[in-house]
Amino acid sequence: MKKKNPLVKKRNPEKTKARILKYAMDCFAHGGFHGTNLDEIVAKAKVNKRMIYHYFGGKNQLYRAAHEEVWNKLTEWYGNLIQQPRDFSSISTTLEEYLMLEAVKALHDFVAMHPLFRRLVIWDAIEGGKVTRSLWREIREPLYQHFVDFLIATEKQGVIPTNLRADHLIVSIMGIVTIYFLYANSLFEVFGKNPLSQEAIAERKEQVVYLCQKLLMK
Amino acid sequence: MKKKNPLVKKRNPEKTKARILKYAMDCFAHGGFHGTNLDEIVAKAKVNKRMIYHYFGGKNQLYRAAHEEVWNKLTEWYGNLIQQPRDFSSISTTLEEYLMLEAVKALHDFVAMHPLFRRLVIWDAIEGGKVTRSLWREIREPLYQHFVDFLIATEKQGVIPTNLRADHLIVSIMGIVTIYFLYANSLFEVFGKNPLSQEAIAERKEQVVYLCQKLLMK
DNA sequence: TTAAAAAGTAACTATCTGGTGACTTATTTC
DNA sequence: GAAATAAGTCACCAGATAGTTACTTTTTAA
Repeated sequence: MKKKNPLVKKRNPEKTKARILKYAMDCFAHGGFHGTNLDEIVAKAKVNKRMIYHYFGGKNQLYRAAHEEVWNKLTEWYGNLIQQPRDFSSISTTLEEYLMLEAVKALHDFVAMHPLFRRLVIWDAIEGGKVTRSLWREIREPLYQHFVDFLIATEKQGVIPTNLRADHLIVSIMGIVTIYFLYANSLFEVFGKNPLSQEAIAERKEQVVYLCQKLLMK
Repeated sequence: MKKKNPLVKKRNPEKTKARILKYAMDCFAHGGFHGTNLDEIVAKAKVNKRMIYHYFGGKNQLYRAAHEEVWNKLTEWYGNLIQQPRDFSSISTTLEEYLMLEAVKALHDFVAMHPLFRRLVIWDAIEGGKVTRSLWREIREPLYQHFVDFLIATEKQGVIPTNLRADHLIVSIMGIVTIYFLYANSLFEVFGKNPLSQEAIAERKEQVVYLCQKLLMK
């Protein structure tokens, strides 16, 4: 049996790597790629800077890993949504419109509950979209396409008003949902209260659903 | 009469200052505050770095000056819009709805034609909103309030559907208009063509107007 | 048990970058 | 035309920062 030396530091590669990634996400979400320095991550994660290169290869790859993480979360989120049992007997609208609004609600909830996602996506968009573009095929494209396919299918059944293109509608819904959080800091003075409080977010959700209902009207 | 020495460098304070500001706007719009270094601006504007401190005081003040510039452009834009002569005899909707849609069109056009505006605003939002918040009172607040007042006034006349709050509507319209340009890089693959081409932007405008008409429906 | 691989540390380097002091040159003012 | 002021130049600093080299220690596999 090995003698346990209390001074010996236990090693835990997975946890170390996970800890780096966690704080990297925090930092990158806060300051973007250029606004984050590795020393900051290192200090928070309590690891040696060399470990970033050991586990990820460098700042670029670590940044990419952070993005993969949040996009995977969204994929999971929608996966769970689809598998959720539903009672269709009580809905008053068409099935398609009902599902459409459910998807909008789920998007709002996800965005509301995942500040890291919001910020990382915006950061990448404004910093050139390199990471998102390279992730498109593997993560974003299927998600988006799934949504588009659904809408195009329902379009034939008359859910989407004529003259309205499904791709533009989706982009617009994304805009309605995300804009609120993007400008949350500035909107403080407009709405007169903290736009990120539970009540304010719930209120926003109501308005968003109401707006999207309108968009789907004939 | 003074003898003209061809080696003597002519001085032109206004032009020098304007040149610094111009390239500063380019650089800040491209890389944000942290992603821009003064040497870059200096190289493009062909001035000595010391001049930035001479004319503006430092990086922070230069950044703020860039923001003031683009917000002033928007104020001018809406000022011109209001003063434009209009023929109200041929409109088929209510005056309020007509004006509302004109305001949306003007917003879309402005955003489409001012990439520096779009990017600077987003940069500030993501980098903490410091500059925008401090500009709010003097530039943004009047603009926004003007818009809100107009909508609240029309709300009483039944233009805005009940249950829909004017402030949320405006934020949502901003979202619909701006999201397209924010994600233009990523949307390339979705729309199958350059989202920033003249045709694509015109097409988008049509869709946006159509969407906003829907939002205003009872 | 031992040798190889993986995990972790410390100190360092090359470079960049916002900002400054001391200076020269043109323009304005009196 | 002389003094004062504004415009512009040059060389430099202090601190930060991504990335590296060379090393030690723990874990794993044979």
